[in-house]
Amino acid sequence: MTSRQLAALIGVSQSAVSRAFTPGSSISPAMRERILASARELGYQPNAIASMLSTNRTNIIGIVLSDMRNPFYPGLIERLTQGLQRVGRQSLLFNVTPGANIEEQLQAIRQYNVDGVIVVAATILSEKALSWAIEGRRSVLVNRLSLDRNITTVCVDNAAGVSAIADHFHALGRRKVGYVAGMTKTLIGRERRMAFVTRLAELGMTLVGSAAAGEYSYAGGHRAAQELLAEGSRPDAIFFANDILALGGMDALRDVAGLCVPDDVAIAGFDDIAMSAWPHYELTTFAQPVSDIVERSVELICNAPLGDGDARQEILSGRLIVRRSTVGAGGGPVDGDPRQSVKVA
Amino acid sequence: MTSRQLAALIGVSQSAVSRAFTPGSSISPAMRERILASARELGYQPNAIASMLSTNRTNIIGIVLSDMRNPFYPGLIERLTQGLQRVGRQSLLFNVTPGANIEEQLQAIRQYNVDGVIVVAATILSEKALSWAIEGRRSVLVNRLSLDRNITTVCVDNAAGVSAIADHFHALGRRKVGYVAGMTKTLIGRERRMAFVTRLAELGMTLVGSAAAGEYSYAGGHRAAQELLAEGSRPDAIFFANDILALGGMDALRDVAGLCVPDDVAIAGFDDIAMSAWPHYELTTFAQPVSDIVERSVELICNAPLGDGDARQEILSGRLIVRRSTVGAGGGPVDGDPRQSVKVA
DNA sequence: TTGAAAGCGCTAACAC
DNA sequence: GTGTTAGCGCTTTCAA
Repeated sequence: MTSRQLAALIGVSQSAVSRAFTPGSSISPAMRERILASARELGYQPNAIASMLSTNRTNIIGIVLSDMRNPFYPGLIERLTQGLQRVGRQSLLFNVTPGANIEEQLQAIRQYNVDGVIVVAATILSEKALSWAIEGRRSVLVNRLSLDRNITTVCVDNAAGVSAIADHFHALGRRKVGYVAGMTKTLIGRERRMAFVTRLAELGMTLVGSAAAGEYSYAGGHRAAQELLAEGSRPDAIFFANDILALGGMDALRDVAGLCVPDDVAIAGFDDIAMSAWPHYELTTFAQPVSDIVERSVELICNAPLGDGDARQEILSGRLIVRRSTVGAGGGPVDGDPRQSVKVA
Repeated sequence: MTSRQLAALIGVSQSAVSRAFTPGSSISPAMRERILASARELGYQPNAIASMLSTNRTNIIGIVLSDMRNPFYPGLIERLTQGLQRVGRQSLLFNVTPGANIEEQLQAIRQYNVDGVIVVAATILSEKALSWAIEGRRSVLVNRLSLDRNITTVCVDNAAGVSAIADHFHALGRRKVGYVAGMTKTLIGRERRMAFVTRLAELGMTLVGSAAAGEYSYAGGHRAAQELLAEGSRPDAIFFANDILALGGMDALRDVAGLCVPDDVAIAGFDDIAMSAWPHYELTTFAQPVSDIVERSVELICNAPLGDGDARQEILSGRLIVRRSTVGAGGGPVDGDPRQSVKVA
């Protein structure tokens, strides 16, 4: 049923029907109520496609993502789409895969004329492909940085996070520290490493070894942890660039190297994914402020000014979650409750 | 830039431009090439919205899902959207949450006039809300059954899967079996339980205890496993309705009950999520044929006939993956390789 | 406040 | 094979 048909049935003009469904339009309450009532009764709903064509707005936000296998992302995506739904937006999903032609995959962003693009693809996507895809529309990079200050980003405070981990290692008396990176070429990868190393130096601790997994995966962490030990270094604490790496690494250190966590080596990660709280791991980690990330991203993608030079780089506070992978059972700063949480600005 | 503008620039009619972008349309190769070349040069791309309005086709598939937290789903969703992208379709995501008004959330399916709906929401969504949302368009339920034979479903062979688990337990000499259900009210939940119990009976094994987690989660499995033991039953094998339950259950059996897996109790799950292969778990499970599920779903959502009575219920074969949670290290039917895989029709 | 009318950018039926 | 024309179902002027 179209607005014209409904209008004919109840004897008003087609534009009256349109107005009834347009908040703030110039229509009398009585007219609106009458139209909405008949619409409900007859099952009329405005056709969003036609409305898009007229208004040049789609209420659709494109979500570009690359690695659903990192367990941190599904939860984020879920809450992001729910957040968008709450403000009347729909989510069009773009999974960019390494193999295929990425520009081709992103064509649809332009053809479908999405109102905005939220990019959660930490990896893969080049700045060039990205800026082509989002040209002329609102965009927010989540957990990804850009050298282009005209691009809006929403990101946890990486520097504060890794510093909190370094401080925590220090407070535990650990001095010989290892670092396992994920992807070393991304800006975030570099930022985390840089800030961590800097803080270690400030604290007078030594970086005795490091390795790069090349990808954020359990298998990558498993591999990299062994590489780190194979170098001959014997760290008493290892920081992994994210949780899924840390879980793989922890298993390798225990099962392959026969080390005891945290007695021989303390382990920490970054993100706070669900599995990090599982009893076999009890991973100390720096939790991403997912709610804040979602809230800010939704706000910015809907309301940010479109002009150049108005981009913002938002840095959100995370939280250190201390668990047994660094403090063990009963000992250290934690006793009754194995968990402790410290907000980091 | 619009097709009319492009047409004016190169001195052809607007419909020629449209034809150039329409495969199989009646246009000379020369004309098409000329138009496509100028389009490329001038950066013209057809406006998908306008095309939707004319053709009444959107090339958008709605994906309805509810529990992204079960690690089985992110991977499925990822491959599903990629499969759809490959055939030129886009994925509009609908996250249905327990709290909110579901019909309201699904309105957009109708307003945006999606070509089809793939429902991966094992839970929550009532048959009524569902049939309202998908009324008049193609739909495929993935891993969800329906009593309505007019609805197309794509599902792993649950009966064969749980039977394979029962057979496996039997072959290992286990006779006192426990069962942990997820949601007991869903059709799949019932089917798995029913088929499992039936097969146990055929094999002369006893169901010594069962429990229901109420949700498919690690915490649910952890809780339910303890409930099962609290009943006083002492099973020598437990089948969990899916992997994430099994992982939680396994940790509870080891850490809380102090049992040894698989010596005291063998554990099996269903799905084969990534974590089931992790060394701490090495969970025996029945693997879902994700590639087949994706392939069939994409095919059906694009090409299935629309008429009533043409719905199909496709049952796909899974595969039993035997790991140490049932056969232990070195012993049993598996020695060198801790894995063994058996295709089940 | 309401109705009439002109598009939004495309597709498709129709004439040539 | 190509151009002309009439919509697709809305939104948004413009008059009344």
